[in-house]
Amino acid sequence: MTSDQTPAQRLPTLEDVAQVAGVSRATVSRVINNIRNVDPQLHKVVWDAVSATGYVPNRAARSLVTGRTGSIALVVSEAENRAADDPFLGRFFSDPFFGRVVGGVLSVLRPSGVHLALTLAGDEEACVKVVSDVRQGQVDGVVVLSLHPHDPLPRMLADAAVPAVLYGRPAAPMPISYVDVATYQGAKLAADHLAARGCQHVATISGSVDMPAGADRLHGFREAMAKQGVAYVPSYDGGFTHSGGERAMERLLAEHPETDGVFAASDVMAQGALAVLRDHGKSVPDDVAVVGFDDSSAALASRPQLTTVRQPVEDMAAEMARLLLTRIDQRANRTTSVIFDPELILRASA
Amino acid sequence: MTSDQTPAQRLPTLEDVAQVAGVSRATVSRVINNIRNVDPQLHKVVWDAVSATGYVPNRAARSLVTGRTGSIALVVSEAENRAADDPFLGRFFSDPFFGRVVGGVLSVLRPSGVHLALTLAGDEEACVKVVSDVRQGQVDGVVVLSLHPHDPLPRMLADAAVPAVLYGRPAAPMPISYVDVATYQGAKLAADHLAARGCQHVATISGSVDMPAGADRLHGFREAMAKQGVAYVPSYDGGFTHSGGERAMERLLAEHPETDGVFAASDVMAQGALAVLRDHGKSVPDDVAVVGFDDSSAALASRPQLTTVRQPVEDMAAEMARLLLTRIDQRANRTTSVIFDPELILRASA
DNA sequence: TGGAGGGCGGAGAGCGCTCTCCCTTTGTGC
DNA sequence: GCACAAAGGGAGAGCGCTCTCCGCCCTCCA
Repeated sequence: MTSDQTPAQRLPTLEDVAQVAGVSRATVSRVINNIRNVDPQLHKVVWDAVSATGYVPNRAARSLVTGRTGSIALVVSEAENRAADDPFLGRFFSDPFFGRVVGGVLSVLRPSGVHLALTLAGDEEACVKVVSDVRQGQVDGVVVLSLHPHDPLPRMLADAAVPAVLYGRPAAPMPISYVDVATYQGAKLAADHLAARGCQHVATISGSVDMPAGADRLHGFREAMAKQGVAYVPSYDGGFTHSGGERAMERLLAEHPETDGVFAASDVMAQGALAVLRDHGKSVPDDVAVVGFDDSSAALASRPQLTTVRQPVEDMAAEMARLLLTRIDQRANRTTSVIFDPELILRASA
Repeated sequence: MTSDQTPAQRLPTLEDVAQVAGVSRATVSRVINNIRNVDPQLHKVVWDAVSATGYVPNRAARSLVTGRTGSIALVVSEAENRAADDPFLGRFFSDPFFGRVVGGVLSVLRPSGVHLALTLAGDEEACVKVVSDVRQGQVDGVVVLSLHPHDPLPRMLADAAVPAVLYGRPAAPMPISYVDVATYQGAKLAADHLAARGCQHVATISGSVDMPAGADRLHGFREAMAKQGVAYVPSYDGGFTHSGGERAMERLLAEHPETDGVFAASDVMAQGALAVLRDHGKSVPDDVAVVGFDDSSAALASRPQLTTVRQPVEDMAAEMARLLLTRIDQRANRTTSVIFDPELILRASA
């Protein structure tokens, strides 16, 4: 059986296209990669040959010579040695957030034909693996969703000076690119809205303050309330969990029963707060107005639905991908950060 | 500048290892790939050389000659032209489910060094792309999470006779591999549990009956109740949504106020039912016992927490990966299905 | 009209690996 | 001691692509 007997099996190569177009392999390559000046007429001839043959470049061959794989990794890093069905990781995936990130990243990657390899980095060993993967050219770079303030991965990536972009500012300052939302501005949106509603006694349920998001949302909110002339804002730590939000709300009601406006640093905590308010016979938003943060699925699942501060997740994710591709392309290791504006989504709770 | 001046940049190749080990490239390759009989002594020498040089095989080069990419795609197929933040896709990611699937798949893929490329197939065009991607050797095969009963992707994959494994039986019979849970058995677990609790008036809130999961859970439940001597089980369609569950429960209470046991075909619907029961002053599980299905995050978020039927998602996902790898390895296109046993998770609601 | 220069296309050398072929060595039976 | 077999290891041909040279030809100017 000669190779010609199974033409359906063999995929067309550059050579085939070249033959059809009546030019050399090199020329076809130039056209495909849009390199140098190729006669526009030939250009068309070549593209016609490409579609006639149904040619698609072979990634492996291209990779071999360019030294790029044409794929980047999306690393979900928790570095806490958790099982896949652990509540924490569960909670992470428990949100349109992940899907929105993926959608945003892919929207940029798809047109350039770059693959997105999904990786879970559950412990330090896995983090080491991630770094060596990119050093060894298994992937060209990584976008990182780091879920934990003490996650060692960002530092390792920064030290290795490897193409990487984080979602969210790293917990400690380090030379690494990231995208983030203007948290202070988001907190201000919430503060101004509560003030505009006429809330006189505003409090906040904060997230873990060892996480940048937790600290910034708290400080930003306080600062904005201060600008509104409110010097003191009671705050209770809800640790970014549903039950933490419940507990914080309980304490808040006990110690500040006059409260008529609450800013929760995450929707999940806001949802917990809502449940407690309901148990206490408080009506939302009439007795107490509640504003969340994130615009997660919890915001829609809550009754009443949550007024909340939304991050432009898709845009941010897309920008991550763009930053990473640029970084890989230029082979320079400048770090960049891009900050996005949040948006107040008005629903029933405030 | 000669190439030797930047040794840190150049990654070690087979040739380097061969030189260190004092053998030929071919022998190193044989050892690495565990092929044919190589002298055990040489075996060790080679492996030592590998770790001495820090050699890692170049995927691209290997790919080029083997014709395999060493990566498979995880396709999240909805084929309904939805935006990334669409409630439906949101709902899909709104669950530990996705994370559990990824974890299960990766647990099998990681040891074999196979990459998992994430792909969203949002419309028919994207489905075509998926099929051609695997035909053109962009990926070796696909595991598919198909979210919609009218999704064209499974059919396209079956027709193309491409290595693919579905999560869940396809809506229409077709020659394609899949893993699934024994739905009838799961429904039976729920039925038997409600019966054992002493429920006298059992009803069910079904999912969309055009989906296999919806139809099977309903029929399985009815069948099991019939075996318990209950000839008639009222059923209301909740369409697998929270609000659908609410509406179904409302109707159920109106038309069958004597109901003291409910099997909801998904946790989300059960959660909706719980809210309605609460509004009607019914206590769960004392007045009405509720059993869900899936063991999703909703089961834990509900008050009371849901007794529910759990699928061994990680195991099923791992099996998907295993089936796919086998299929790719053997280049034969036999289709297989593997069915897993569900488990009743006892919590507070029943 | 001759020479220089620039644009355009071809030839061919690899990228790092696998795998087929073939040679060498060692073992075995008569 | 010889023929043969079997097994281990080496040589080398590509896999399909990019990219560096290099040469052709066409244009432009003197």
